[in-house]
Amino acid sequence: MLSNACKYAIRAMIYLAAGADNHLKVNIKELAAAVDSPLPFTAKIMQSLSKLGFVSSSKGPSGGFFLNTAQLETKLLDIVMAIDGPKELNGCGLGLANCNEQHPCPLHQEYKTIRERFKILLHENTIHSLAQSMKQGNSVLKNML
Amino acid sequence: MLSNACKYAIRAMIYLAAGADNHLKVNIKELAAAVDSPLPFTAKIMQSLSKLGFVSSSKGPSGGFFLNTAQLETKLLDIVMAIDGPKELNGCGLGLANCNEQHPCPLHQEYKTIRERFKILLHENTIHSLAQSMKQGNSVLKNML
DNA sequence: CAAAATTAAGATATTTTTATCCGTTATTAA
DNA sequence: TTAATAACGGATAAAAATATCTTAATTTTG
Repeated sequence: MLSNACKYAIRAMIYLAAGADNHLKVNIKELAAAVDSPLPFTAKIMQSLSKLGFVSSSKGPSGGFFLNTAQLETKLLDIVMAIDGPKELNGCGLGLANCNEQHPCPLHQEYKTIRERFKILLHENTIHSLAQSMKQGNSVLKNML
Repeated sequence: MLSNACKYAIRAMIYLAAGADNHLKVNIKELAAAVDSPLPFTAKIMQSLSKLGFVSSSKGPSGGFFLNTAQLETKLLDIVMAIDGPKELNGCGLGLANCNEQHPCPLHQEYKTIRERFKILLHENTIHSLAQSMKQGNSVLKNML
């Protein structure tokens, strides 16, 4: 559904959000460990997120990544659009470049319904709201034994 | 959602199904053109489908690919499972290897609902049923201008 | 001010997916 | 029986995604 890059990005941002109340900065080593993602790849992704304005960062000792108040309210949809692009969320289920109401593929209507539900899910869930669920111990961001 | 290989496979099989009443054999050139897919890659995919028993084939002049009665009733789910594997359909929305009810990711419940709907769609639609929709002129398998 | 810590940037490597090419084998039909 | 046709099989290539490495730039702190 989503690319690895996108999944790592979302997991990382949720982790940052969980510490955001206390203005905690998290360095890349801790971050990658906390969400079970490959460190160097995650570092690259965090760089992108930083450039895109989805996360904040500061260099030097006691530096790291963090989220400001506005960034906390980022919707999953924004992240997915930025990393995986609109094709993933708007594309035809059978891969036709110009599948539409006029010329639908055989799966068009049914697939569209599901795709739209997924988009709603991504639109309604923010990094902040998901971090709440995690902080309350209702969910996790890394693999448990 | 699905790989290109899987999308091409489904489009090709629906096209074959549309001619199956008349026991038409379709050669790879016509097939690739009919569903707007790259010929050599599609040829490879048809080879796989043939090995897997999803399509029939015969060599030589007037040979080609075709579907027998049983193959007409192939569910999309079977094709997706064979080509993309179960991970695509059962995996965690945020990529956790062992996300489950005991240790759910923050998206688990909502994502699962959508994933299950998609699986139902793939389970309920057969190559045959989709070919009907196409033969009745209600849908298409290639890009229209 | 110097050393250490940490992100940023750019280059490189690996893997997977997608795609192509070529020679072989089987089958048909003239 | 031979020439043409078409799938089959294996090797190769190109592109994209994933992942790593190395060096630079910045900031903090002793």
